Amino acid sequence: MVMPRSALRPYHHGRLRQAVIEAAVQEVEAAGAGHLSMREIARRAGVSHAAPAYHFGDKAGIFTAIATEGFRLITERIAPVTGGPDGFIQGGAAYVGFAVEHPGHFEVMFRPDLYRADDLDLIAARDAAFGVMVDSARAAVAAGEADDITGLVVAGWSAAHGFATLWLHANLQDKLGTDPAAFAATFAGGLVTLGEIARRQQL
Amino acid sequence: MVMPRSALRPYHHGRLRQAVIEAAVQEVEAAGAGHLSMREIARRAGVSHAAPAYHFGDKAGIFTAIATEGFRLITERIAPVTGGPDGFIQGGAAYVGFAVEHPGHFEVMFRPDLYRADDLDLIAARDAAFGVMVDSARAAVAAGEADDITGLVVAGWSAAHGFATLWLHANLQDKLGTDPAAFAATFAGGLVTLGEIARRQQL
DNA sequence: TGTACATCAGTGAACGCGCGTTCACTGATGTAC
DNA sequence: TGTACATCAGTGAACGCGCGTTCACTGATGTAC
Repeated sequence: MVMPRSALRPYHHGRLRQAVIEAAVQEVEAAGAGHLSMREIARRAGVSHAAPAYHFGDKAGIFTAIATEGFRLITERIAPVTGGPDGFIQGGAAYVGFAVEHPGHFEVMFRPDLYRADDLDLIAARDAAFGVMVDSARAAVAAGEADDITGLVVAGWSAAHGFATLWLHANLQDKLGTDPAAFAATFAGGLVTLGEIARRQQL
Repeated sequence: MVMPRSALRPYHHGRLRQAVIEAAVQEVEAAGAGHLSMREIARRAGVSHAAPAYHFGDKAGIFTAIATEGFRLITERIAPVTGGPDGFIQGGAAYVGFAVEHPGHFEVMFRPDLYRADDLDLIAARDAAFGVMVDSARAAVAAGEADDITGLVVAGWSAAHGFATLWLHANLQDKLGTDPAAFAATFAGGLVTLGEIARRQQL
């Protein structure tokens, strides 16, 4: 597996597959998933326009690879912080952090119309990520019932996912400050208030 | 403003502008915002392919019209239910209801890269919708401080927006039941638990 | 170690297609007198 | 009420372009003997 470093581009790229994925992610971040074209990806990756098709078949193949990589990355990001007693909250913060730092992956992951949702690797990666969330919620409610766990997973996931997408798409940056710590406190306070309102409502 | 009802299509459509918007929304719901083409919209609307360009200039013009209409519709939907003491929760439910019933509008509204974000009508419609949310949050916290209101708006908006997008894009239907009332209770319980966890965290 | 051959990775020219845009035109409506 | 003309709403043919796909090919690597 020698990697030639000559001035001339070697005929065999060596890691073309990964280069295509990276170029596609950059392209999604720059122009959105809708404007993605195989030729533009190839141009950005510096390879012939037929190369992406050789490795991935078509656009859905590239999106499938991006989504799979995204679910693996978010699992790696979240799993380590869900250990402690405040693991569920930390996991939510890590979820948002991933979305902000990998907006291209994040956008593709939640647009299943773009990729092959029946791909086995993709399903395994997605289920693993989901499993981390459920385990963390289970630890947080401890002696709770199954219904509580489902509710907490969906509520927590919704809050984290909603904040991430609003931050990325709704110009939330203009309305909120740029200090993450200060904002996290405000957001946590809002969750407390929201919980109180929901409990009042339930009675 | 007579509307001719002859068997032959009249040369003047009469409401072509609205027909184009409706066709575009249907197309977004069927194929996603990324695959939208002016010719396909025209085909679906049953008009010549040059007609949409005549009224809207380009694709961004159509998306701008859809987003503006969407912000007006969601305001009409939410405003009436935010009056009572449980107005903020009802508003959130209405928000989700709008997203599920108008997925095409909803998708476009939160993809500002697709439309002209500096359009005056659009900004007015968006700000009006945002104003309803803020007023509702202010009423919910009653004697609270400005910081509380911001936190509650962002937390509540995130929860509603996140759930709506996950429902539309993450195959949440498979994991949760189809009974809205039963699920609303589970979700509300999750919000209560999440609030308790967040408060514990804050101490 | 050398040689022959199969396989793999990537190229680049060629194709047909749907797209957005332009433009001269047509059919209908509104308005001035 | 009638007529002439301007304006508006919408058409359809034509254009050039970038796209995805195909395919014969090339350069490099791996393997059998």
